[in-house]
Amino acid sequence: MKDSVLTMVSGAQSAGWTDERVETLKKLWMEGLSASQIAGELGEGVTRNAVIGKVHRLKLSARAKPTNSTPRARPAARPAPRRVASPSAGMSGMGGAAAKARPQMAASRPQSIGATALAHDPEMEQQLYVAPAAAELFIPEDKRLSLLQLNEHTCKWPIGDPLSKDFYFCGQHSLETGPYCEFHSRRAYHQVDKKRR
DNA sequence: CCCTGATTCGC
DNA sequence: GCGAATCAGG
Repeated sequence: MKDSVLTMVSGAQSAGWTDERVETLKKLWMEGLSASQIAGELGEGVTRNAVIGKVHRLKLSARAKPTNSTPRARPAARPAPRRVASPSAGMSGMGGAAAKARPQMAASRPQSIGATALAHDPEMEQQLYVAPAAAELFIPEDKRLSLLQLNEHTCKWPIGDPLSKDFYFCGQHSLETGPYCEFHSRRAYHQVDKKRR
């Protein structure tokens, strides 16, 4: 008799990779779904890291790479990423910053699908999102700021010709994470940086 | 900023 | 074997 009972008890879903899950993983991975998408499909207890890890262990990886392989620049050397150990370490006097809780994904599943748009899932097709075309931001005159009026909390996105007297800055409340307001922050970083060569 | 996969290494 | 943390690229 064999009584090999894995340590998956006590209501602890140790993300046991059952044959079934592995199959699903393989299938979705081969279909071109991203790791995070697969993770979301497998369940909430599965993260994209878990998926990627498993994929590598299974010796999977190359999927839609017929002849062209991306020369993953592998420096071979790693700066040995140390991991935080002492649980009672750190924790200095934090003013009010506090940690940003972001329980986003892993919960439901919708979430805008990233760039990976391959699989011909009928369900996904109807979820295609159409960007809200020209949703420009108009700043009323009384909200516009000159260079000297800027401070740490004003959006520093320039508008107009710097040489013109009509030049002004957005001036809306900027994010803690950057010099721009939410709107312009996305603009600044999300421009046409894709497909650059 | 968002995202992607790749890798390492403590558990 | 597993996956969080981290790295690296887009």
